[in-house]
Amino acid sequence: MKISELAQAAHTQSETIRYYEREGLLPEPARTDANYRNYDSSHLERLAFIRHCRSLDMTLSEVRTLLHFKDAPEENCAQVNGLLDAHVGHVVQRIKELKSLEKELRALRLQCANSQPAAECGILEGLELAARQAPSTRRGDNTGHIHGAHAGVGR
Amino acid sequence: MKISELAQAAHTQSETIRYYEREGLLPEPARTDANYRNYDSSHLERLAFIRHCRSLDMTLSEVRTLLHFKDAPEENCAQVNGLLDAHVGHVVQRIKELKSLEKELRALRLQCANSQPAAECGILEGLELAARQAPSTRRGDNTGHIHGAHAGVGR
DNA sequence: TAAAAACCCTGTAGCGACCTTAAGGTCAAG
DNA sequence: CTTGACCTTAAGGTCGCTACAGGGTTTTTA
Repeated sequence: MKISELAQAAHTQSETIRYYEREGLLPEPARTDANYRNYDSSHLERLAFIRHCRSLDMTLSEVRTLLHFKDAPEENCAQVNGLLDAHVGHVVQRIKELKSLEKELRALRLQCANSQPAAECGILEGLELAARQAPSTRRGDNTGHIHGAHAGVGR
Repeated sequence: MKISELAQAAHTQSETIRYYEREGLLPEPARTDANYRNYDSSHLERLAFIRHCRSLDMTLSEVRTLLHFKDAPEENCAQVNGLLDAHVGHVVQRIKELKSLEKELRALRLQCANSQPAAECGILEGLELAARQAPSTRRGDNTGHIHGAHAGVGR
């Protein structure tokens, strides 16, 4: 199958597939006479695996590690266990942060009932006040690799 | 005060301050004879505001909007209310996603007790299986701008 | 007083995971 | 035989910074 067919089957864009190939996550497929990429079911399987891992918010580097063990079934899989444990940790941590965030945002939202001159907007006042007080203690951000609050894996 | 003093006062890096200036979020400060940036307390206030908004996981574009209303106090602030509502929505949505993610990851983790050949690793098996079944339905990702699972604002 | 260390400047490139665009080659249908 | 839908590579853009490189200035120390 050609790239757009694979793309459709895996709910991915063709550009992303080429990107994974460049990154060494997908093996280079055979080519047709016209130099078109020619995929088979093994590519679909591997791509689905990658996309599923990505939907679990793993980084490509984490996915790379998992693929390595798929490619080397005789190796000990302890690292896979560790990777998952760490990843769950990141997710749990991020949930905690977002919950505290939600609380603060909701409190802020209550400070302005409706439309009025910005000078009296309770939200803007509240933000100013909080900025003055808090030394911006949130998100020390060292190892945990779970991103902000904005969407990730795309389409 | 010079840039490193402002940086220290706002728990920000000097490079980030210069970046905000380039982006038009911070006004250009006066310069000394030696062409050093020379800040005053109004810059600190504005920078603290920005950093606080960022710690609430707002994008710079959202912050820009809020700053606009701070600069135009006579305008109606309805858009500020809307922005906050949308942002809370993003955060709530992201928490939901991460919780379902956590559940799936924990279930996956239980499938492999410990170290063994990767060929028999329940985690890798589970991932393959899930990839085969699910059409990767997670994360439709249109407007919601809350990022993956990996850390954000960072210091 | 001079040298060394610590700061400042501008400009550019890099991160991750793609997405978009440009400029061209190939192929099936009308 | 032309149109339009696909394919190719290569380069540049996104976001929010961070990290140089290669210079100038200021402060500290010997």
